[in-house]
Amino acid sequence: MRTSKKTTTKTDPDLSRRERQMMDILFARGRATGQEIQEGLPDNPNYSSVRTILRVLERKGFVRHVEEGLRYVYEPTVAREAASRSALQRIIRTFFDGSAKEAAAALLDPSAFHLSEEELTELGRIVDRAQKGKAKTERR
Amino acid sequence: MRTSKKTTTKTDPDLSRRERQMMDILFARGRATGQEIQEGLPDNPNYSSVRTILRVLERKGFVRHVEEGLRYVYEPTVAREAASRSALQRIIRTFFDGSAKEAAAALLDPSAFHLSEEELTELGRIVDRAQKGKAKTERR
DNA sequence: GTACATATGTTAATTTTTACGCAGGCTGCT
DNA sequence: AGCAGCCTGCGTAAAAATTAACATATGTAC
Repeated sequence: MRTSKKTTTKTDPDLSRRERQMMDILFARGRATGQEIQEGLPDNPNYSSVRTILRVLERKGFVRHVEEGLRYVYEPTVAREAASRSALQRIIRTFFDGSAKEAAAALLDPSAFHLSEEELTELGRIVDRAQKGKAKTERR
Repeated sequence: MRTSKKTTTKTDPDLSRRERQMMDILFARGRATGQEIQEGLPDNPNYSSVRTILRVLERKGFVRHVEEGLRYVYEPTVAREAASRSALQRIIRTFFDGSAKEAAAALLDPSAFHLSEEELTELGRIVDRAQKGKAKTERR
């Protein structure tokens, strides 16, 4: 029996397949109507089905809706950034032995992901900045 | 419309909740016995349940087993690296508007992930190297 | 050899997820 | 007013996932 109460942490990705797909769409778009979500889903589910699951997600506290004109516009209850952190954290744990650095290195692999020269330059700057901050912390 | 037969690409995360949890454990550990997987799972599922799903995953082609002594040891059929790439890709799409650079930058945020000075130095080197490679490519 | 512990495979039952039809409400148009 | 078009909520049913009971095989210790 699943822990009876389970205070779902809102960033917890312990969702069913469809629920996860729908959350992904919501995070990717920020907010979306039922129809938009439906269009983004694979296997062309019926609109009713989408609505059902939206209601489930809402009951579980993962999304909220705002009435906008005639219809509801849905959005995640958790900030995209927080969700992304927790998603990255999971990937770090699963694929990179807990090392954020290895994960970052993977993203820098040119054979896997595209980074323009400008982007690389900027990342270089970010690394420098992080190092400076680190040094400062170390020093005190 | 997703092709009706769905030739699952082996890195496709279109798995049920338990299947996904189990794959995560397998990727994190590299290989594991049914018992080890069971122990890693939330909600203490019955061992039989674990085995059932392992067989499902095997039939679907996501894992294979090797008989080792008495028991089976399972491992993903896809290299961890390939799987990590596809997981990162999904995160990039979902949370970072398709920008690998933004994802990398998120990993470099000291308030979110810990990176030692050494790690930062190494990442700096990796960035430099990527830039060099880029320049070379550009030039030809 | 017998009993025990540990594995696996099969199968069936339960629970969860997903799907969808239908009713009702609101809007805008004729 | 009456109708068409959308939208939401609800109830039910189908499908999928999950669980677990049971049967069987094999190695180990006594």
